[in-house]
Amino acid sequence: MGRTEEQAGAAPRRTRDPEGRRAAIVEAAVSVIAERGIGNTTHRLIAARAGVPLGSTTYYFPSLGDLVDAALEKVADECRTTLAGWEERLRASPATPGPVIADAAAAYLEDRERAIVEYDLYLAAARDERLRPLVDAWIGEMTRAVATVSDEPTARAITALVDGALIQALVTDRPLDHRLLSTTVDALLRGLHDGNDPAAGTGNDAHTRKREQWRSVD
Amino acid sequence: MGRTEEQAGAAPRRTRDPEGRRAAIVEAAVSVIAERGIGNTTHRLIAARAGVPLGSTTYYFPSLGDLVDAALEKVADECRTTLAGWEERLRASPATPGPVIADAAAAYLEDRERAIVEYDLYLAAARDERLRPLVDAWIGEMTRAVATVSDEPTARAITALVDGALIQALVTDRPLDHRLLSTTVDALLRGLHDGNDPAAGTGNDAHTRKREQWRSVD
Amino acid sequence: MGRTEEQAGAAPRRTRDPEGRRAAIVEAAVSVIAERGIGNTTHRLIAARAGVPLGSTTYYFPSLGDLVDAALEKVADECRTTLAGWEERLRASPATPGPVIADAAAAYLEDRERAIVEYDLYLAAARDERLRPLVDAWIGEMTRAVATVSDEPTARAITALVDGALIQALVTDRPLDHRLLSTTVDALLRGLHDGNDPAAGTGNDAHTRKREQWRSVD
Amino acid sequence: MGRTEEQAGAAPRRTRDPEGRRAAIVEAAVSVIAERGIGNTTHRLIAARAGVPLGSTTYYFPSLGDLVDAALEKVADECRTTLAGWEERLRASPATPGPVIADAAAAYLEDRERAIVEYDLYLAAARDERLRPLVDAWIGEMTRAVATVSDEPTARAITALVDGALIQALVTDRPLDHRLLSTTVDALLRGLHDGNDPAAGTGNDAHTRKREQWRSVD
DNA sequence: AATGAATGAGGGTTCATTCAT
DNA sequence: TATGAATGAACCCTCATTCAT
Repeated sequence: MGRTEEQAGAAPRRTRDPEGRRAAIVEAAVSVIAERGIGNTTHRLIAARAGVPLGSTTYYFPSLGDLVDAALEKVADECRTTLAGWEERLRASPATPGPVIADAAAAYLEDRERAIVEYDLYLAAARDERLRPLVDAWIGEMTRAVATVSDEPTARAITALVDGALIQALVTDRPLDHRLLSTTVDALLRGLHDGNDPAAGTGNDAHTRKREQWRSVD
Repeated sequence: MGRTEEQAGAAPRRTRDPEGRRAAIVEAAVSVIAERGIGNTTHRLIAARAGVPLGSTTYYFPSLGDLVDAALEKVADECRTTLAGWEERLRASPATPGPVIADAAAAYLEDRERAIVEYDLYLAAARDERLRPLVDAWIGEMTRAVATVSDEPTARAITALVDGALIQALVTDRPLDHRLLSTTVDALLRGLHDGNDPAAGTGNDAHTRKREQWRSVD
Repeated sequence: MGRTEEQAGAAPRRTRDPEGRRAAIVEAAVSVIAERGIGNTTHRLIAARAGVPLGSTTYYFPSLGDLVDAALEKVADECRTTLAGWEERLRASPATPGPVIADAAAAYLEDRERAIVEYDLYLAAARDERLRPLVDAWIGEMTRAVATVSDEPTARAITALVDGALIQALVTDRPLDHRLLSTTVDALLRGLHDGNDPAAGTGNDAHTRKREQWRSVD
Repeated sequence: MGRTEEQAGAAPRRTRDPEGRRAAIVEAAVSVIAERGIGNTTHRLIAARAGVPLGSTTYYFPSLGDLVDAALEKVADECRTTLAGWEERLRASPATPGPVIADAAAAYLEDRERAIVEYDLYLAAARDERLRPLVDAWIGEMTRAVATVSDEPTARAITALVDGALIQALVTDRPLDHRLLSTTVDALLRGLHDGNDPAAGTGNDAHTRKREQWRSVD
């Protein structure tokens, strides 16, 4: 059993494990994208990082584009999971939304690598409209999560605020100002809440429905 | 200052205007970067767009990196100018900061192309610390502008809010929700004003779903 | 003899019919070669067309070259069969060689795909002398068939004529001019027949020397 | 003047001569195609044979297909020239068409390499209809040349005969039977001449020109 | 006996960069 | 000063072939 394994010569021919191989390649792709950006990601770089031969990358993915897609998809999935967690935590602690959101944001930044890839994907949507639905979903989901503790316009405002806070923390490579974010969120929940034309006219006025945030309705 | 284009009496052929040529190349570079992203920007693409021979690009810039740097520098300059305008307008109309800022943000998005390059540059800083000073300057400058009508923590919060609103408008390619931004800014100026502690910070986030292939295909 | 396809009661899955599998692969190879040319024929293409797993192609044939060889051999076999038919028909209707040959030529072109592969093989012999014997056999066989109704030089002339007519019909993808071919063949049978230096020197015959007829008959 | 030339290191950077370079590359391409066939022709092979760096081949020709096109076009041009010569010689010696044609055929075969490429191109037309016009032109031109000494149907018959004789000489790599061809041509000129009806459609003819790219595209 | 996983050589093509002119 | 020719390095991808299962 298991004779020729790690024997002499070169290339022992890695163990049979398609699933693992595939996952390792995608993982490496995410890592490379995070480090060099989508535009500088190559088969060779990915293969090297994954510790697999070059041919493996094209064996599992017809084209580099497909591989990058898989990597971004993975990141997007994780993102969805993250947001689901946010919503859950907001539901669990409805009394302290500020800290909960700030905590979540800080936790999000802990995996800086993934966050960078995510923002790459985010920005890529500005050029490639095929990515729009993805981005809309993200923004919408986050808004929905926040909306569990506020009205819809406020949720959109908070979503933007958090988005801005996150990207600034990323590009400056400095820790998130947890306190400020927490405080600001709470202020918005309070502020926009009481005494205000609740963003009435906005996009479409009162609340609208279907997606929201800042741009809405063209 | 002073465009020199088609001047010089009746030049035998080539425009004979080093400064103009150089500027045209940088201009083209910005445009190409906006359209394809830094990673997909090439000498040939830039030369073609600028309408100059391939050799010109390397004649005026030692390497592609230098050219891209020049393009980003130009964008950064424009950005600084923009922010200076914000500050000025805030000083001129201190009574209505919300609308002023929302107007400025909307105006900023009018040149979508430039805005995309700017955010490219922004995000690039997450990977390349040589870009940090640039990014810090931007955030700092904006904060300073806003600080003319608020305390510093509030200014930082508003800066993050605006940043988030801008990037969301960009990636979704939908108009900014002017009303909501305006209202939110005012709420923050009021809200955080009475009774809050400072802190530091920055940030961002994200989410997802399906899409296809986001590699530019050439 | 005897196609075994889908037999064997109800095989668990795979057809379990080595001979049939092998034949199917060769068949597919012929088809692929016809469509793309020998140079563009690949294992994958063949496997896909035959509806067998990739591994089968290398399992049944040590190398792609062997597979292609098998395909060409098959074609050559069919060709031999075809020519045997010609001879038989000429023997059966010795009075009307022109129509018989023209009919045979027209019939040959009916399977355009196979004919193309055959001419591929034919032309390949110009570069690869290992194919010469095959080609010689074809030309020789056809000449022998025609020679049942004429002298040898005339048979060679007719063989060339038919060859030319066939290739021209193939490359132009237009139907053979049956009438013209028939008439011409008969004219040659008549013409070279009577009053002529019957291609004396030609072949090897009289004197000759270096070089010889069209292909000589080794 | 001319300092750094043939100096130390490697790659002295060949002399400036675009026309020559281009021609050399096409020449090499023809040679490679002749030796390996269109399907086995590669940039690297061509570059090596032309004695130019790999990059040169793609510098002068956007794609391999374009290069192959250029090579085949060159061959086609030469072919047209050849056929023009045939016609001229037939006009010059209308009394002895048989020997004239046989001589021309023999002369044609003297450049075996070119002839092989030509027949490659010929056969390629069976698969790629974009090549049809070219092939029609060849056949048509040859028929027209022969038609200067005969009626049209006879010319077509002779064209097919010559075609067959040529390809057989090529694939068997044995000299053309000059005497037999000469005699047969004369017999046809006599034979079909008196008492025969033309016919229709057969082979073909036509003329035409231009085409695009004959590489199978995958 | 049969097959999908795996690999590396090589092919087409792009492109930053160099340099003669 | 300016530019098109020229050159490899590197990239993406295909594929024959090998091999564990």
